Amino acid sequence: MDLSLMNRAQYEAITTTEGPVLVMAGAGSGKTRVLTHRIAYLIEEKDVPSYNILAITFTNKAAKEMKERVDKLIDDDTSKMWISTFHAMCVRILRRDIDKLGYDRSFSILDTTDQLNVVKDVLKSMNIDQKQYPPRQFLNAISNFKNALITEKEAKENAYDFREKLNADIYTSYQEILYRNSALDFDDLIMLTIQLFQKDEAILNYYQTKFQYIHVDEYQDTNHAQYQLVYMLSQKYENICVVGDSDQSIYKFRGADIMNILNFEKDYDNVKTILLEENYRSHQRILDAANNVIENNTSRVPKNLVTSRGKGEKITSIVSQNEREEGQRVVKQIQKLKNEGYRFNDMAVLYRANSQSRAIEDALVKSSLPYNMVGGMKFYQRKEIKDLMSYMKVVLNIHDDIAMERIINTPKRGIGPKTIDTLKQHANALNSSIYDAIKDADFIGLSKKNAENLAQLLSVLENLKEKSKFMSITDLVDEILHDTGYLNMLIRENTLESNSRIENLEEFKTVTKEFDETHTIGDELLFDFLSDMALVSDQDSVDDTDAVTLMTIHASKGLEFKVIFIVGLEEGLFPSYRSMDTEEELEEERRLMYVAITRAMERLIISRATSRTIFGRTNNAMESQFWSEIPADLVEGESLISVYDGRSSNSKKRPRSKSQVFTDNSGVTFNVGDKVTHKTFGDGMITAINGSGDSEELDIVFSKVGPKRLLAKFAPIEKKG
DNA sequence: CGTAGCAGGTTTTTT
DNA sequence: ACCTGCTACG
Repeated sequence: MDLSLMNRAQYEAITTTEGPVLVMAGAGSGKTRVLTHRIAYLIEEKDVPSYNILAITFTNKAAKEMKERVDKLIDDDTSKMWISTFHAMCVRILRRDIDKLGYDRSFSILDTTDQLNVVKDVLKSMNIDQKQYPPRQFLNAISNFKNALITEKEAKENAYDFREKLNADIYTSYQEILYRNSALDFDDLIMLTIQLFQKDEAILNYYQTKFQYIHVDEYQDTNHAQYQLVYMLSQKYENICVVGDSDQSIYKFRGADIMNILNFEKDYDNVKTILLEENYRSHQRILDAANNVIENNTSRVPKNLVTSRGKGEKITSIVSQNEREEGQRVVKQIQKLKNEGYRFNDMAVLYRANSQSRAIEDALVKSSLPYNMVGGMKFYQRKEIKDLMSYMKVVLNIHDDIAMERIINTPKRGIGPKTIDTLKQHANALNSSIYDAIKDADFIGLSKKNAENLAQLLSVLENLKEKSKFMSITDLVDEILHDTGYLNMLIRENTLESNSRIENLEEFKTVTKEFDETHTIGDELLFDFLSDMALVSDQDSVDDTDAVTLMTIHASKGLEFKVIFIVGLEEGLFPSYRSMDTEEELEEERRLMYVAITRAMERLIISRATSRTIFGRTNNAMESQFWSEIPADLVEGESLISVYDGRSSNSKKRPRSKSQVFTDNSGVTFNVGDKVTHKTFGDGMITAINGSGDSEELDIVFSKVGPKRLLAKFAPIEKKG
């Protein structure tokens, strides 16, 4: 195995295979390369069976990539090696033994929407006003409990005030419902695995013995439960290698504990710590920007990235009047870079919140540029996909009431809320499921018509269950859509919307086909498919068409692009106003900025608008503090060619008024004393305001040309800082 | 029971 | 501006 191209630190990290190793890997320092070579080194040079190796990543995408890269490095069979996400690993462990905790081995996995519905049900049964107590908050509380490995009982014991008691009560009821349905949420996957290990030492011992060499990627993003899980697994051999970068910790909001990486040296004995500081990704100017920004964080271990790649181009800055113009100017810049020889594939537009994507998308569509959006309105969250998957869930586990409730009246079977309520109450009383309640239909006073409809549904479902054992997922999808009348419902509707739903269901079959190609028909098939689906995110869908990538900064972690656009660099948006209360939260935002900058290899474009519409309200937007943390001598402002040059293909559709050709300040509030910049007059200050609305006039004294009176709405001026 | 039309909240990030 | 959930009517 050839390690001659590694630097000294990388070589150390790869060959120090015994004992705990902490690799502090700066952005772009080749950490994936180190991990893959280390695994290959274990197998090829140390003759470790691949069966004894575990590598945990944070996303499916990272797991897949790691698997592929290891496969390329060695000839051995790697199929026995576990390279997976925390959640996928836990599903695999629980699938074997979760019955020891009283759950069905065909458990289902809830997504956030399902979870929210359960909480809402609980609130309803407790007569709690959902306006006063938003269900989301309870969901967060439950997630926090689970991430901290606090059981319902412990939560109750430690509840002192009313709210804590309420949280604990709702947690308890929520967990009862999940248990009864053999349903697990994401956090349960981790917590129950730990409970399983605690309950049954033989099982823990089995995995401790199996996983002699453990690797954890992105260790700075682990929460307490994940930390505990890794700790338990590593106790027998203590060959554990964690890789991470505390400067890239951006998941505190969902329980990630940066102390896990900072305390690693205390938590394990004889830790060998290796620092990877040489950056192989970015040009020096980009790194300078990143270093200067992150230096403003006080609670961090000082670290400076250096690169041997060239100085590179200056960072380009774009300042626009509003988000629409921002979109157009980003597109202009994309076209320019395309002409310079970059491919669309080389470029990504990053933003803080998904809602920002729309303006960028609009501009891309208008210019007919190809783009790929990750996240946002997710494919798997679309109604028709969720309905279909709910049918599949019920076929797998007929007692899954959460899925059952979703499909019991879709397509319409005349089963309204009242009937469902009756069924649920009956199920509750008997501590059983809706399915069992339907079987008792004659007892519980359902109308004859209802009972008939329900019996009909059950026979369809039971029939599908039998069929499911002998067919591929794709065939099962066809059967479900046909037998349940779902497809017919959409065909009969025959609206634009229903047709697009049919298309989406067709699209879904490309996913099932891909799955079918790699799996054999049998009892496990449906379970495997559904748990796969629950754990994949849309980011995992790889698209190799040449297109610009649009995504949130969070989604971009671990990726790199030659050209990176960071848009919406405005105070309140990025950093988010919700994160500006405490220094701690602000520092996490700054790490997010650091992650964004360090995705760029060659070119970085930063962009902001001076006014932005959120919730249909237009507000002034000040320059982000992160923008000003980038040294000015690294930055070059884009030359201000008007982008409203009328050549845009859609301009016919809605002829622009004069105000839009130049400037539209409507929505911007000016005050006496505001400092402004005029396109031609330069800097000045507002000394008086006359009139209001569209006829509002501003008296401005310019330092170069003296006093002027301008119409507020159309004046090409911008407020400063 | 089903639907249309309105009111109110919503936007941080995700396995 | 958009989505969800509620209400009033058919």
